[in-house]
Amino acid sequence: MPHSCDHRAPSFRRRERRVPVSVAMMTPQVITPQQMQQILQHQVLSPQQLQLLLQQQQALMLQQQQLQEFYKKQQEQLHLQLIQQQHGSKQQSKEVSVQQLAFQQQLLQVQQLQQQHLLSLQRQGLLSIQPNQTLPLHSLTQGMIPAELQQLWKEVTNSHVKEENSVPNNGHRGLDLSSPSPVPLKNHNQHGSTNGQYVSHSLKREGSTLDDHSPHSHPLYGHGVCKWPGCEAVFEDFQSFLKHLNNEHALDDRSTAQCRVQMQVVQQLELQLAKDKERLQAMMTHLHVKSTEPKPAPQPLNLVSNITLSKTAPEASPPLSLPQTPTTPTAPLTPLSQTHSVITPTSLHSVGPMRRRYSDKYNMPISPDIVQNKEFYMNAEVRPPFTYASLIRQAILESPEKQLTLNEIYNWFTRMFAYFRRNAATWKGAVRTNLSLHKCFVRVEDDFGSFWTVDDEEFKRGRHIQRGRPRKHAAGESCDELLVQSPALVKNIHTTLGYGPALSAAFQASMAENNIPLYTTASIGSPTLNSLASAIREEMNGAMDHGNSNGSDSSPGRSPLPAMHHINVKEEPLDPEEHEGPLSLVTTANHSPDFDHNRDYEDDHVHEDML
DNA sequence: CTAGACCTAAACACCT
DNA sequence: TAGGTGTTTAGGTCTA
Repeated sequence: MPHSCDHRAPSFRRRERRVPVSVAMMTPQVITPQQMQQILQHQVLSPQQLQLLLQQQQALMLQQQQLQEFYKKQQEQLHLQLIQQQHGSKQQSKEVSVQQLAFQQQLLQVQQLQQQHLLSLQRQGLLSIQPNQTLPLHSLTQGMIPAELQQLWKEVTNSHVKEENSVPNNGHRGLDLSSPSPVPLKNHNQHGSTNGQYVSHSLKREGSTLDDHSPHSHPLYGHGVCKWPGCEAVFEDFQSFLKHLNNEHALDDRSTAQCRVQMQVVQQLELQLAKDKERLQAMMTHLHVKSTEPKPAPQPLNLVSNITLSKTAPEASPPLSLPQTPTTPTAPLTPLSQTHSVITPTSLHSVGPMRRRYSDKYNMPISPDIVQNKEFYMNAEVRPPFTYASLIRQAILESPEKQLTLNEIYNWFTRMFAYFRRNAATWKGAVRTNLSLHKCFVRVEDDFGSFWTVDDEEFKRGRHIQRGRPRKHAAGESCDELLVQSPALVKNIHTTLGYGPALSAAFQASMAENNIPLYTTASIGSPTLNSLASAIREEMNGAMDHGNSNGSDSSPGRSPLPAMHHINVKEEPLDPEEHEGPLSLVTTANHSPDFDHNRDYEDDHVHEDML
């Protein structure tokens, strides 16, 4: 199948290659220090560029550390504030929760950018780390850094080690890092490169051992594959790899060009990171100001017992405590698996199938999560951990009239999830398949086209259209024959039913979901969390959905008034079971003629934002 | 190990 | 005719 996307190998993705956090050791290097000097002098790779690269790497790490530090503090402050405000102003508390969420998202976004950066470096073989690892600073120095680069690095990071600056630096100074390196670096530069070899672990953190070095590890070698950009040659043993490295990736125009390309990649990432960093800074500043405002006297509160109490009385008004434990200060507000609820760089299932989705087996509402992480999903190409069915349902329920055309559903996907701005053919096909396959999606057809609604009761039942029945239109068979075989597949119902009495169970269920969304049978486990999520969702809907309130995928001009149209609904197969549930025929056809497919401008807008 | 849920691809029909 | 929409099936992965 000529399908180039990465959807085909989920297991492979999940079993992500684990590159050991080892460093390259004693790798024969074709570039001698003299050659390196030459390179620098001839500006093949200008020292400024290399320096910049190093600078960027270090800045990233510093930034991450600072962020984490600050985030920790901020969390504590916010947590305290929440507790204090809990018995004071509900509204305020919710507000803080929302701010906290937004802040979390921003932080996570920055972290993701950092991860991208590092992943990119790793992909290019310039870095040998686990992509989802919290990086110690010294791991950034594990790449192939010849002596000259090490010197530059030293200048950047080790300003306090003055006595070691004996190697000429070619005048490439002028680094202006606001923060000194938090990690003292052991300097091994003097013998870092001998006989065309180098010791890439020379900048390891002081006190670290060599235990994490495996004798045959190399940042450009992993799992028997050369990781030089665009190479991927396979080698059975390390020695042949080294040979290959020296022969194929020696210092030449191509290698330097590839290096330059990588630098550009890094710079682009840096630019993006800078933007988000700015936003984050503004948010942090804002929150910090708030946190210093006078607040009511602290009111110690046992959150755990609060949650426990709430569990016994789920119907009680939702307490606004954050269901956080000291060990998980960033615990998500979603009631589901803690490992997935908060998006962290380590929990990013950035690509892959929607396995372990929310809201499928237990029919959990996914709206809180979507809302919480809206910004994130909109900007990060991360596959949302929801099934297509859940997403489609969400799209439909978000629309004012709880109905969307297929194209509007598409648009919702692309607008809400950066992930769905790629591989359109794949996921659109999946959307159509799901619409057809799930009983909960009801197609309604009027004179002006068709649109989809959702029968929430059916959604909670989670049933699919029965499989294995004869195909509606098998090749070589006439439609008439097939209709005889499967008479209940599609049936046109021409009706002129009125508006009020025909309000379907599907719509009612949909509306009910909006009002009492979180106390479904599925929320038995943590009603408090659900309550909180509900509150958060309310808040977030108000605070963040402005841009989307009129951006619903339903047609702007669609009339809410009833219409007398021909209705064409998907009818359930003849199944005794079917009659136990609410009627799932949707007969309201309040679908105005001017629905259009002109909402793509929104997608374009999003695309601009993405870049 | 198995059943079921889910995802992806593809074939096909119908419609505009 | 091409493209969009809708239906159905096959086969794969993954989890309970």
